[in-house]
Amino acid sequence: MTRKKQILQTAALLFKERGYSAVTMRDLAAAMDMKAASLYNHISGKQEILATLILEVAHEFTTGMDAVELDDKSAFAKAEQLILLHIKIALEYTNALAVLNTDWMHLEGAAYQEYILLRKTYELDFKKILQSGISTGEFKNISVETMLFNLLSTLRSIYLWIPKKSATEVADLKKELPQILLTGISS
Amino acid sequence: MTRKKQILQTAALLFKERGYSAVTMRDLAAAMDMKAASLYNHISGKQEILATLILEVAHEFTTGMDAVELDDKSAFAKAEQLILLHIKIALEYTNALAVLNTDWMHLEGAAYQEYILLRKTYELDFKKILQSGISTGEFKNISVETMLFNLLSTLRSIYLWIPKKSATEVADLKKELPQILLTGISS
DNA sequence: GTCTATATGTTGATAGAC
DNA sequence: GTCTATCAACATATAGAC
Repeated sequence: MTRKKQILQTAALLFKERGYSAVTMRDLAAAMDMKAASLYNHISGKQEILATLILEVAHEFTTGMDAVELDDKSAFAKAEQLILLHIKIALEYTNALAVLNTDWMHLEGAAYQEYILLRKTYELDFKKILQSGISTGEFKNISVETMLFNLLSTLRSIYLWIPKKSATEVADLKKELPQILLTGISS
Repeated sequence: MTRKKQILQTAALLFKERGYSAVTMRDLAAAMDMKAASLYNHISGKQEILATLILEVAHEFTTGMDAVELDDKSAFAKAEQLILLHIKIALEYTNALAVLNTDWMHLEGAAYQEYILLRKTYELDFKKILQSGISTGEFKNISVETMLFNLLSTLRSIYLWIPKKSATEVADLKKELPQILLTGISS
């Protein structure tokens, strides 16, 4: 792994735990066993770290959504696939996903604009799938907004849950979460 | 309203938008149309603001949970009451609730310890209710952990949704959210 | 209760030696 | 690629005049 990737990974962990603003370049350097000045040989500044971490994960979501949309499946199956996409990204990019969720508002300039656009597009695509499920009668006739709010609230929190759990429990989550989110908890 | 309460309210708004660490005492003073030094005639420091905001909301949750536990109702009805409790607190303490959710880890000393204890107790009480619902057959036999994770993920996000919505939409949420969370979105 | 002035430490980032 | 030394700006907080 390149030194730059190591820095990004360490930054993701620290940002996740204390938040972007509370982590200093000195903190990051110390965690890497080096001096703050040396970081600048690998990255242009603190903002570049934040933007790199967040936009990489954001693009993973977009790529995943594109794949789901291409599949010719029912709305229910598509929703299921999206739930699994969130779990997969939470497993693969746990820390960077936490940063995306909690520190996106500290992005500046073009990176901020890009993130906002990616998020808006993703949510719009998700809503279309839910709406088509209501039309086909697969889903209840509840406000699409409320439905998406509930789904995304849970999906966006998965990263908090994942690191505390064993592989078996993660397997349970993959099986139970689509069930809970789509068919509820009542008998 | 006392000057102190005005400061707390303004701080809650700023902390919600940019996070505790990114908001300076100068920012807060400017938003209050005063100088930073003057703030210290009303509060002992930045930490006191954070602790006051978070612990007040945390105690609201504890009080609400105590009331729900006293009621002699079904687990389903209790879960429904808790969902409404979260909506009520999100409406009444929108900004302070956001601060609790995103900046609790910046609490220091005794306030930190107190918050952690309150949260742990609340989650334990919530789990007991879910467990009793599984025992009575009201809820599916799914992992209580996963069930609570899903419920709290959504309930903890309500504050993000509330400020964007009209009174009618909030009324919809009160009606639809218990339904979605407890009985799912599938037909 | 608010101000100006200031103490004391920390911030992101750069220059230049090795 | 990493270091030491440093800068200019900004942080929380206090002292004391009005």
